[in-house]
Amino acid sequence: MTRASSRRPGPPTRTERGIPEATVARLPVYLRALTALSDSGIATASSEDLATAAGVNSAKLRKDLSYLGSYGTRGVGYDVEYLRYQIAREIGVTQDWAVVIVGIGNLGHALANYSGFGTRGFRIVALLDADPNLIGERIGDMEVRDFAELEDIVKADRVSIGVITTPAGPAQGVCDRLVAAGVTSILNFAPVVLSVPTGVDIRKVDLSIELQILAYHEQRKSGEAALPQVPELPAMNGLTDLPSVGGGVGA
Amino acid sequence: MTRASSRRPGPPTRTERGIPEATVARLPVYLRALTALSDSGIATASSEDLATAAGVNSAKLRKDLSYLGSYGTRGVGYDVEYLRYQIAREIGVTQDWAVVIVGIGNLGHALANYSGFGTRGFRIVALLDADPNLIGERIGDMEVRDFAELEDIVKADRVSIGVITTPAGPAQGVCDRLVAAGVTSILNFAPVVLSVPTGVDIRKVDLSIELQILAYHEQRKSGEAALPQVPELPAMNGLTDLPSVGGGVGA
DNA sequence: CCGATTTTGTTCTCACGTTCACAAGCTCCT
DNA sequence: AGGAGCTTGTGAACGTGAGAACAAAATCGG
Ligand SMILES: NC(=O)c1ccc[n+]([C@@H]2O[C@H](COP(=O)([O-])OP(=O)(O)OC[C@H]3O[C@@H](n4cnc5c(N)ncnc54)[C@H](O)[C@@H]3O)[C@@H](O)[C@H]2O)c1
Ligand SMILES: NC(=O)c1ccc[n+]([C@@H]2O[C@H](COP(=O)([O-])OP(=O)(O)OC[C@H]3O[C@@H](n4cnc5c(N)ncnc54)[C@H](O)[C@@H]3O)[C@@H](O)[C@H]2O)c1
Repeated sequence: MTRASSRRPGPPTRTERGIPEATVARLPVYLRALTALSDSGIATASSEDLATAAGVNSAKLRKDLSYLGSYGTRGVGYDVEYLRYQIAREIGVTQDWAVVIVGIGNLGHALANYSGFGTRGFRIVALLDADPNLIGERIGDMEVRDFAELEDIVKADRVSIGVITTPAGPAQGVCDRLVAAGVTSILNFAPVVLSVPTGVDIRKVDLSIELQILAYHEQRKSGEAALPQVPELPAMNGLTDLPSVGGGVGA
Repeated sequence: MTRASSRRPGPPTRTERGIPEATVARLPVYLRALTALSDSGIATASSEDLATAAGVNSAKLRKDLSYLGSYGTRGVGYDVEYLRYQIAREIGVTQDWAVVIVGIGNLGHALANYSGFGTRGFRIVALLDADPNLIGERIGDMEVRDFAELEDIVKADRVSIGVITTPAGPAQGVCDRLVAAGVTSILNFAPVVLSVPTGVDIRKVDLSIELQILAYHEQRKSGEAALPQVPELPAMNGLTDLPSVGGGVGA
């Protein structure tokens, strides 16, 4: 009743089944926690248990799960297997997605050798490189193939996800080729900003950036403790600011 | 500089020099963009130029930079070299941070071989592993050393950042050892939630999670287009917003 | 020297995300 | 059966972040 009257559906404006991006990013974490619990033979878990296993607080976890539906039982908790399936279904990893990796250097080799993707909803269908010396090399049960075969492979295997592990220079070109071939999701390790048409999703993993973020916080730690600078915290010395004219009401 | 005198009790109540976390995460991106511009011989850049190079919008970029101070010139733009130095200083990468990598398997090898860290403020001082077969192996100009030497190395080289590339099982144990040895920042690649005492920063890189996030959006794309399910998308008839998963900059 | 032009730095507003707090609902015990 | 004890699901308060818009500074042409 009150809803219909107001044209702006005030608070959430949530599209039907539209799950907030922040929640989407945590679902895989919950999925992993549930898998771990399941492997430990635990059949039921409370939001508190799950939250601990996933490293978040329980209110957030419950709210996140509530976007998927009501899969818990009050007074009891969540059935681990059931919830796991529901999350896997929501993410879309109940069946495998075909993935190509482009650029089989240091990082590409590591990814190709990694067994963890297969068990988490992904199937690497091709390792591609432009270097003739690499083509034909065997890695595990796969063989490095020519990047020129990209279009055929994408078409044949219905590949929708591409991983870019080439140097920064060729990355945009590789990206364009991937998109042109029909790939609509890209995971990029090269330290460049890729531009793609709307409708194509990009995620970037950048280790230098991660380290630099750590460095920022690290610097502040040592700065406060070690450097004999100004004590920082200019407060402490009496004035609680909150000043003069009665502006205090603000906000 | 009239800043210091008046505290606006209004909106942000930002601690002196406290930079929002979202901004901190973008500073390295700006730094990289500036380095690229500098390498191209460009001496001055407007916020629009910089924003394009960094893949963000210019208002956000300007606001981010304003937390560091007023380093631009109205009507002109930013001096590339000067701003680059200021950001590097703010992040704390004007001199190198010592880093150890623990677990020299597939991923550890790739990281050890990577030359990009040295130029971005980090110096890898040791490659550590527990496997006797690996110890002594040379990678580039470094040698894999016994994890047991950790404490000595941390002390000798004042290591504050540790990278964990061991399997999930040993990761928490390795983490505890790192923390006990004095490491206060950790970059974790193992698919587990590590727990650390307060004061220690953790960042996690999880490739499976990245792929699963892509899969979620991928599923919705094909779901909307292909699956003859419920019409879905009751919207389209008004709200144009919809965070548009599209061409967005993923991370 | 002044006004037109450019571009920054900042303010304001809205959207998104997090956390609290609690009613609703389930199980189990008496 | 009924109440005690848990735990979920969610409404509401709060905090943070994004983007539009604009006034304040700087340059440049006349
Ligand atoms: N290795 C790491 O630990 C690490 C860390 C952070 C970032 N990165 C980034 O990841 C990317 C890969 O790093 P790497 O160390 O594996 O580099 P690498 O040089 O070892 O491998 C790059 C591979 O890409 C191939 N390649 C080049 N151009 C290509 C093209 N046009 N089409 C197809 N293949 C092409 C090369 O033949 C090579 O095999 C780089 O952008 C690097 O900056 C790597
Ligand atoms: N390789 C990838 O592409 C990839 C992708 C995603 C996630 N990961 C994760 O990254 C981690 C490393 O992956 P990987 O493929 O390099 O594994 P790996 O098995 O090749 O290497 C692990 C290394 O850790 C060492 N190690 C084990 N226990 C140790 C201990 N207690 N102390 C010191 N060293 C120890 C092992 O000797 C081995 O050399 C894993 O947790 C994996 O799940 C890897």
